[in-house]
Amino acid sequence: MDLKTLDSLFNSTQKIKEQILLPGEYIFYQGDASCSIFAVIKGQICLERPTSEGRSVIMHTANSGDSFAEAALFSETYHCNAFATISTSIHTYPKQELLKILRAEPDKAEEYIALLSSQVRSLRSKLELRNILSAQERIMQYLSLIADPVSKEIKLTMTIKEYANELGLAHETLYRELAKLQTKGIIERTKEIIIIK
Amino acid sequence: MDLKTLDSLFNSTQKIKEQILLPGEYIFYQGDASCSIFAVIKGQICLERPTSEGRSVIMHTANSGDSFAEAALFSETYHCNAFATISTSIHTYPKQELLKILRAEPDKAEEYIALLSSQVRSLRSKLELRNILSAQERIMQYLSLIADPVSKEIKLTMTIKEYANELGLAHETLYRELAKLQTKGIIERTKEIIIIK
DNA sequence: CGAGTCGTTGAACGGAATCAATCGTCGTGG
DNA sequence: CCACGACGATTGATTCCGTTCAACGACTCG
Repeated sequence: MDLKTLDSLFNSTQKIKEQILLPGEYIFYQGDASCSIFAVIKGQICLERPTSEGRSVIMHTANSGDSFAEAALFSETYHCNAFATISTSIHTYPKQELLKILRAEPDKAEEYIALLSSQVRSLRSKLELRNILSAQERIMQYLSLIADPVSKEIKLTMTIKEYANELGLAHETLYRELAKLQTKGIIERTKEIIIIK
Repeated sequence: MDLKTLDSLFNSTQKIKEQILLPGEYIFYQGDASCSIFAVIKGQICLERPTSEGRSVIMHTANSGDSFAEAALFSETYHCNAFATISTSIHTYPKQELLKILRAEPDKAEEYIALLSSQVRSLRSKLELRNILSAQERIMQYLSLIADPVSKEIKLTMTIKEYANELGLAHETLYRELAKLQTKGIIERTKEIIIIK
């Protein structure tokens, strides 16, 4: 969704470039002139900020569908390093081009604002989820959140490990708690679907 | 910073209204026609989404300086309930007015995009912090992040309890770990400042 | 002066991470 | 076509550390 919308801001796909990255390969470093913003097609990109003490802080881990380095739009340089953790393909959106579009076409700007707003909302709710200590509670809240309001069904679009990562839990914990919820009769599971009862 | 920037989108402060809320008082309910977006001046607003099973999921807790319900700009109705947890004052920005401004003035739209981008980045890094299990590691990363790059100083602008909340730790844990870091000689503390050595 | 809250430390408990092992599946290459 | 390796899914046992409960001094505000 992210992706589609960033793409859709460009009237021609000419300006969007695709790039393949090997594991460990860097896209840019802190201080480099910022010329593009990006989105992950497939794979994983890690953004790290080197600190003055020599360590580095992970700022963001972008997976398939996520955009990253949007802040580059309003900065002359990148503020962190970006590298692929695994074999990864990304889309590259030229910053100047995007700025031009946003300035010239109010409806595109509005579209982008809508995209960013929805990202903000989604991030806030993910953060709020993390405030729930109990694994079982957190999982239930998450399921309630993503379930279809009517059918109360959840299509498992990711692997359980990926869900565990999103929830901030060890995947073993997620397996266990799902099993518990199941025996309690609170949820039903098949390979592809969870239903909240 | 949030606040200032949302305010600054309006050419006249005429359209911005201030509102005082008592603890437990609701601002809007899910399904209400959305006519405004908001920011907290002082106090705390809680956004909850009622789920079909009757429980409710906290979507966001907005504290002083935070804006909320921005997604209302692009929706006819609110998607959650909002209420004050404590005595709270908020700013109210009329949605139609804001949309008009964003459409008519590209530089205002750009300003808003910049604001949202920085929120996205900040939220992502907060989320990433929560992936660090060890309290001490998480605290150090956080300190490195907000420290002045040159002086390595951190001015304590919030109470320790508020920092603990931001970090997703019990405040007792934060006290303890700060004490440990101090005896280890990794940080220095006074009442108002922490220095990373 | 008393209520409330922050800052701080102690002790104990509980639950999630971690390590480990097994099984099934999928893709790959010989 | 099968053997092999990689990885996801799953369950068991153990450890550890952050939460929780508790108590106390200091400070502020009404």
